[in-house]
Amino acid sequence: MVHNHEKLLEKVRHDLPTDELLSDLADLFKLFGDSTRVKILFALLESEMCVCAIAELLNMTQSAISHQLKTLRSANLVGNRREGKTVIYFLADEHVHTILGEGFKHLIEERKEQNYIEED
Amino acid sequence: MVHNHEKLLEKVRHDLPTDELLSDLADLFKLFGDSTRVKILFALLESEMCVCAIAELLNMTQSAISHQLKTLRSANLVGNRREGKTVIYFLADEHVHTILGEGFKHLIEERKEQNYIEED
DNA sequence: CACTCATATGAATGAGTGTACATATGAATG
DNA sequence: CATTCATATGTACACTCATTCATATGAGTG
Repeated sequence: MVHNHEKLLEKVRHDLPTDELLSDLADLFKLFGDSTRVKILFALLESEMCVCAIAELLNMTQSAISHQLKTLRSANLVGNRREGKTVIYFLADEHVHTILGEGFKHLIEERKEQNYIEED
Repeated sequence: MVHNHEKLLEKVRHDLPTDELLSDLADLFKLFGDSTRVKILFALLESEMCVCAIAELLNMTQSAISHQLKTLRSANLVGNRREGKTVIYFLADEHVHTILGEGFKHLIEERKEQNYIEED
């Protein structure tokens, strides 16, 4: 169909990671694509915390937080340990910090640029 | 409710970015949380391309690609220019490269660790 | 200016998912 | 061992969103 891009596509196809890897990458970013989960991760960046502390911090149901922690845990982004009746959650991966940081930097710098435009 | 974390929460609340910023951050990552969009971005990382080339590369409808490009464009992650009848899309932001790269690194290193575990 | 090619867009559909509610598990306490 | 506190989990519902289909726009071409 359409016009010819075989030469270009051949090259790009060659250098492109597999579909499976790219899908897994999307699934990874999907974890960061929810405001509740991002807030949880940022909170844990400051300090490890028990479930009810996170719930109180975010002003959300314990159930909602617990479900999200389960999601984050099955992706190995957070870990937990029991201490008596409470369960303490913490960041399990130093990459979380880097990934969040890069996204954050992007946002900040984008806003700077927008301000420059507005000021012109 | 529950047990007391006021001292901890006070500290964490103080250092935490605003809800608005964290929500925007989640929205940013949401863009990377779809395999079609990730594939498009990776493709554009290799070379700028017209819409139908991307569609052919991903073996998807032109319409689907066009819709996703619109999404990426309104987030300023890609830009485009007309050349006659075709429209060429390209990455508009160097951060895209970094963010994708960090996610990629995480995946790769996670797989290395899993292999070590399996080999033990 | 009819026709074709490349892209964009609007509406509809279907799949995925975040949250609330109810309830279960599990640990301490007396 | 009954009770309470902290957390986990199953289900249902509402909502978001990616894709498809049909159609519109827009640029070349003869």
